[in-house]
Amino acid sequence: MIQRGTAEIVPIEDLVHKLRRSVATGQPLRLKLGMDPSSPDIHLGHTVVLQKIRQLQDLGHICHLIIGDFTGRIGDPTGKSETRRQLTAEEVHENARTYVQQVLKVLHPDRTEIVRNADWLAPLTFSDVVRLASVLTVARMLEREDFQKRFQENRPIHIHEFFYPLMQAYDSVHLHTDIEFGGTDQKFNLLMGRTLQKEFGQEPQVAVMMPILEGLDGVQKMSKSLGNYIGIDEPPKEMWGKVMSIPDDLMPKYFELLSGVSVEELRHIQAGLRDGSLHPRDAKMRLAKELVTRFLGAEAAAEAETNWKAVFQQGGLPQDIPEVRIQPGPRWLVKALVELGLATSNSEARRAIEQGGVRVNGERVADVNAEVDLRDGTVLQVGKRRFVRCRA
RNA sequence: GGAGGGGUACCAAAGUGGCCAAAUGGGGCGGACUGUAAAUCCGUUGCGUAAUGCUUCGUAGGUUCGAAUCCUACCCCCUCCA
Repeated sequence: MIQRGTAEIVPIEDLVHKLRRSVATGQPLRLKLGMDPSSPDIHLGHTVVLQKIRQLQDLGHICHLIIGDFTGRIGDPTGKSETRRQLTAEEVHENARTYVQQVLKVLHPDRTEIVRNADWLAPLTFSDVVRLASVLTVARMLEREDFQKRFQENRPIHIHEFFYPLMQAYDSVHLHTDIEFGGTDQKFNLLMGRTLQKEFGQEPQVAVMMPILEGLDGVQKMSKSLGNYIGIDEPPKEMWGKVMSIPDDLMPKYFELLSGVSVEELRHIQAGLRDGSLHPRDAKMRLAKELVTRFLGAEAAAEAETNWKAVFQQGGLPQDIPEVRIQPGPRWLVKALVELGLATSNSEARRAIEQGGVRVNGERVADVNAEVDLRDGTVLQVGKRRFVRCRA
């Protein structure tokens, strides 16, 4: 059960040992998850790890959720986003608040302890840091894939980036962590925790790594900055729609990592997808229903489902179209689109019309010079999914 | 401290006096096909009721009939040597 859906557990024997001992002594294990407070929303990619932790919590173990308010100042080195904006204390605080609220939709509220690593990292003195750093060698640091890559390609690696894994590892020392969770991309950091804990005479933590969930594009990992994510706080219709737009190939993985269905059921679904007896679209609908229900409630799910079917299977209008107040009367269509926020500039509006993407009350209008008489209830549409209803 | 390379549109990357509002690829957007999937194809991607129009190529000046392209100063980034 614990292994289901995981990518790798290092080392598995230690995990077994820790679990056994916990059962014997009644002493819960100390789990740890660090989160980056740079953005306030969590998405399905995060929930993969969170759900795993939840399982352990349901067995009585406790989790420290670390708000990386100190490590966030550096940012986990990815090589990509080299310059990361420094967040102000207020921003971090604000992000953390919504973060926690969302995270607790998945984690067990009573067995989750929220901590901030600035509490123990900020007071460290330079000599403390030097002592920490002396444990490691540059060669060891360069084992890390992205460092190695950048080193070989002669791209810059900043010294302070080396401190990120170190700090994360020190979090484990400070919290006496038994098991740390993360994505497979966290492997180096998680193992660093073991190294440092040993250095401090502690029993090393177990690293549990979960697969990385690809986002809507089906290729890159789900992340806010790539804009390919499904947030757990999104409007039901949004969430439903996004699930439906996931590439088919990802369905087996999505079910495995996100769905709560039983193992037999999971196998059944995956087999169905493979041999074609289960239409990918139906699999997605099922997943969409499960996810929207879990995060937003059954009612929201039902509504989202009805809406989706109406709009996309029957090609109708969504039930609740955004409404915009207008001054009724005729005007140039191009201007109307801009006024209603369906285009950001006249040029863009003009293009949309020329390309046949604009409909007024369901009628396609392809004449750039067209006039529209906006009245209460007039519906304008650009593309397949952007609608606005006028309100006088 | 020394030497060299570079800053171009959302991103990457060409262009090195006029043919440049700026190749090409990615991304985005619109259309076709579909299942709001993928793949594919077509169109489009600064602004502008469009005009031999306006504003864009790190910043500020200058040369020129004319500059992303030449000159000067400044800012920023990277690499190598020490």
